[in-house]
Amino acid sequence: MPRPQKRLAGAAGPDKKGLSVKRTKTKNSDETSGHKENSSPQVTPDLKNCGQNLKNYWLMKSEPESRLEKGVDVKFSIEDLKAQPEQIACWDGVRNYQARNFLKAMKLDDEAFFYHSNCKEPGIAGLTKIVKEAYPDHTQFQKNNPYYDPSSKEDSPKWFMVDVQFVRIMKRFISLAELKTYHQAHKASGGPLKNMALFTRQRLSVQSLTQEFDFILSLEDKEPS
DNA sequence: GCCAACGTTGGC
DNA sequence: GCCAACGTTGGC
Repeated sequence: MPRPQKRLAGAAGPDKKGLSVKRTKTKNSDETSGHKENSSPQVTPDLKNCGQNLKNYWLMKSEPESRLEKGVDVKFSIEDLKAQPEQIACWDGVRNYQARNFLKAMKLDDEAFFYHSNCKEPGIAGLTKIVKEAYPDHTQFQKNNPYYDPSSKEDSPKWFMVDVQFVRIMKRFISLAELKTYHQAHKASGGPLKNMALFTRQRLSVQSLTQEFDFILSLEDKEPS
């Protein structure tokens, strides 16, 4: 029943309405409202978020090349996100329980890599942030939507989505091949990518990152390996 | 387009 | 609750 009617690859389509824009009136360019605390992952022990909020980091897959699913093009690249109104889109179509649980765990301002999958050059293309926490994915109730799930009831939705906002394109594209090279090396050395879900849970379309995140950001300033 | 990996279904 | 059949993901 919850057969993955679509690719788990999030593919947040420019789905007609839907797209709640709301909050974050601040449009594009991250001026993330003047006060954001830790702009660097590093959080100096000085004030600010003394409380609750430590950011979480994620990786979300989407297909940047056209492909029809039940007659609907599921293409959704980082450029497509950037072109959305307010540069925000809802991440619909996730039909895998583990991925859904990660969506539900996402908090406002968490950051996520935008990963291009099922394409000529797979890899990390950009950075996004969560601007709306999990709410029911309306496409599960729409009969002719590729992600329709007849087993889900409106009064107890099975599938959820978040809204993500474009933050930036990566300074350079971080290819799957490069990440894999590090993953292999780190398995031996104990480095940060040794358990990266991209390789250990290869089909999971929404993944949680920890030490991988900063390491991958640091690759932007290095030569491609 | 092939096919390995792997999640889901459904008979028993 | 096991597990073979099946279907999808997604790299290559």
